[in-house]
Amino acid sequence: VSQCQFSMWEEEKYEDGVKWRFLEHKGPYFPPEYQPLPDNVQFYYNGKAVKLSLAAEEVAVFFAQMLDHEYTTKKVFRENFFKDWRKEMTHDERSLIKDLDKCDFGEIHAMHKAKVEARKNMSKEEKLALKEANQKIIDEFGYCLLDHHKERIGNFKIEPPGLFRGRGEHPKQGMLKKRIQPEDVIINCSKNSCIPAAPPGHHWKEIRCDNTVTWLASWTENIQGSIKYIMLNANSKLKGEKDWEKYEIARKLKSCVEGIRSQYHQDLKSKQMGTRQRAVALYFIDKLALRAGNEKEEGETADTVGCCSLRVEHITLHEQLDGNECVVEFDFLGKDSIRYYNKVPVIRKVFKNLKLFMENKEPGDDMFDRLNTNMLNKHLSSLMMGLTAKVFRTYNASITLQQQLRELSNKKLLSYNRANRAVAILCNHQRAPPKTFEQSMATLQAKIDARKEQLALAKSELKQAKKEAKAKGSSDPKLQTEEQLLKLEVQATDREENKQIALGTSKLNYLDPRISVAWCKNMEVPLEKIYNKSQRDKFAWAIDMTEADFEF
DNA sequence: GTGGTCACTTAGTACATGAATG
DNA sequence: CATTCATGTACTAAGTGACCAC
Repeated sequence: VSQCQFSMWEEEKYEDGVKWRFLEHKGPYFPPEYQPLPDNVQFYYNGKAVKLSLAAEEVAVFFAQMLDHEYTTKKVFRENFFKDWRKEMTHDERSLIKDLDKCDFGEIHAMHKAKVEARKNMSKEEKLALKEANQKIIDEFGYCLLDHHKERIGNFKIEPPGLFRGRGEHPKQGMLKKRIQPEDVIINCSKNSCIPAAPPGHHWKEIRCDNTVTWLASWTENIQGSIKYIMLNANSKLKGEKDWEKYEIARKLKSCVEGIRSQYHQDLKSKQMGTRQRAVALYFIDKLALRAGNEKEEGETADTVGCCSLRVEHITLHEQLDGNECVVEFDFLGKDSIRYYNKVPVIRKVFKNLKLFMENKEPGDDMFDRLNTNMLNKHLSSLMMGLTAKVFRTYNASITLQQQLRELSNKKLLSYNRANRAVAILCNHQRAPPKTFEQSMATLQAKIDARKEQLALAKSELKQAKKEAKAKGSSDPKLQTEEQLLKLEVQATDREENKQIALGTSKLNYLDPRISVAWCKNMEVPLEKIYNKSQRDKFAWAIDMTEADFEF
């Protein structure tokens, strides 16, 4: 390891579990108080103007602001919203307002749209003033002091109140996400630091000094009852160190993955049903980069699954399909309700086991009824220190990138994107096609057509020129046009292939940055082509330590 | 084992920003 | 210089997995 300006290597390690020695910060930043509606903007019930109480009005505004969005038409959303809204109403309001369909939020909605429009049309000076005001908030609340370092905080703002928007068919969509008060917030910092002051007239729920955790503040959110944290930015020393550790564990897996694979191939024949199920699950996790699949509380979240929580209904077995034998067809909703659809040929032992697991089961039954993530991870950690199901995702993503870059090493940047895309496909990282996709594809195509025409013209001119005088014969402009055309066509392919694929997630979370840094050095591609500023900050540790000969 | 709590990573999307273009 | 479009950032939901009490 060379001398690193990134000082994590130089500092002594703390004893087990201790994350810092000194932590000081200004506490979280709270969203502005609710501003009541002006008198000329009214809410109507059953055609009659009704002046709502402040609390009920605030919630009505949340709904009115979302009116253009599809989910305000969904039954579950509307019912949850209405139920929670009524809780905020006064007794009188509650006895009047009994039917959401009789509510008219039109004026509030129009006011909101006008506000958005006005913001867009602000003058340069106004925009600048706003920017400066924001910067002031970042300067005051956006940083903390952790040991010797001034560090950027990732999310120093308390989440504002609003209507909960879950992903997919979330049973709690539309519920009121309540305003967080200082009295709900726990502050974590050093005893001997300058303890942040609660906003005037308020106090914190608790001041804690726990240096075995990395969060600066926390509160409990009212929809799921889960804890929300304020934590450091990804470019902090603490996060960087953790990231480096993650990739080191994945590299350790590389050195023993063959042994683990032959082990679970053996286990496919085990007499213990639990062991067989574990082996098949591991086969999927390794081969297909499926997530572990923890159990979830029914009715609390959208119905999504991972490997261990797969149900019979998510898998179809085909003895023969498209010329392959033993094909498993997966169709389920994974994290964020993103669909996973894949037809995979598997080895016969796996196929036979799956058939066995599905015998005498209903579609809604668990595929792996003798297995859960806890057991799986216990087993994995006995095979290798620090090994869990998600390490396979990291390992397979990173090793795939490295292999792909080796195979495709001819065309530089395009091949990097290709390799990145191979990983994103493996990990099923999808996105909604951009709203302007068709449009932007069409403009690009128009450009390509224009170039083609230009090229055709250049060609005929060239012929002409050759006829007239063989001597001068420089085909430079034609070559240039050809090059530009090629570039455009590459761009078009790249964009088309990326339509529904999100590259960012794998780049940020799964691909060992040292692979990319080394590749850039070898290919003489500037790092800026691969990583933008914040990505370079996040991966500072890797940029600092990686030589061209790095191997994952 | 089970169930609950907690801390932390991973994830897609909405919105802001800034570069390219006319 | 204004508009358009691609890229970057903020936001916060939704996972993973450790640990603890019973």
